Amino acid sequence: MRISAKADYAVRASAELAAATDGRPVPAEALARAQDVPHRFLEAILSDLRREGIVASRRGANGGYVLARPADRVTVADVVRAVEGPLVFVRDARPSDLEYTGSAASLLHVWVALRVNVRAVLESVTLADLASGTVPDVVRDLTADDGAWVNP
Amino acid sequence: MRISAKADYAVRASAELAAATDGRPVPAEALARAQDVPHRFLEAILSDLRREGIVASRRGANGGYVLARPADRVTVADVVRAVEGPLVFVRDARPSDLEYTGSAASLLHVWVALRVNVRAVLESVTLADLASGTVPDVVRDLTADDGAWVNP
DNA sequence: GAGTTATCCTATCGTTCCGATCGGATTAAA
DNA sequence: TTTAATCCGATCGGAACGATAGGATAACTC
Repeated sequence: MRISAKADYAVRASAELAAATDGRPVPAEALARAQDVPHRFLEAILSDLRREGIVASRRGANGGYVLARPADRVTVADVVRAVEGPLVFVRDARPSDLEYTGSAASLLHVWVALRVNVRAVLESVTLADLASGTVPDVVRDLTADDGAWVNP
Repeated sequence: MRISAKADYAVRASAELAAATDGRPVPAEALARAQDVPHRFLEAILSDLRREGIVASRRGANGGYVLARPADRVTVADVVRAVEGPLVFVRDARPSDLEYTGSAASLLHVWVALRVNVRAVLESVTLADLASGTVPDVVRDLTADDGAWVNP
């Protein structure tokens, strides 16, 4: 269950955009420097985000990127989906499309529950949250316990 | 966030093993047929599971595989970790090892919360649960809502 | 219009992972 | 000795991943 570099970069760049208060477009290179991401690579990612309606772009001098929607209306899940596709999938199929037999029958419930819990986190956090440096209560509560920060 | 075929197969084969009540080892081929998985591929997977201490094996006639621990002491998370590594990782690093700056600072909390929620599901389900066709309350509750079963 | 600043598009590249298969060595029971 | 299994290492085609490059296009400034 990995979050790709692409998704990570995409969220970070979007957060940076959300933090740019004045309405002026931010060039890809400025975002790349702010988040220390290869700027050619980031450009490709921003292209995806534009195609998916997360950001809007303006070309030429004084050009760059802007969020296509208000920052509090774009969730981390939106951004991840834009570059990675469905949040959770098993063997390239969505959980709901799987069929299990025999002793694995209830495994389907497990994957569906997993997706619910993933959504609960990623859909609760907006780019406005990230830009303001705060996190919603759900996230705060989940990370409150020390065990949350410990590796396996 | 994908669950690989390998992990899916691994969990299904383990569940099948948990369902084999008599203590006799089950040959890889029987597991493969029961769960409709390429049996040469499954053999490689079972090899991983053995190295990770999830299953034990016996060679020769009447050989096959057995769970190394009681079925109610092996979780789905254990099996997934055995074949895929850490449950959640971002850009090949564990969340706790990441560093974020600027507007992405609180993104770390998001990934950690994500991992907590993933663990909450996968560590709650044991192979005994799967074998008996039941799911723990956590999973039942999460999948109770209709929205859980709907795609994006 | 010339120069400059950007996005945009397409192509490529090397590496790794993924899903899967094969041949043969080894072990154990009948 | 035969038969039934695991075990080990190699290989394979294809896809994905992370990243880079060249040039076309657009828009603003002077």
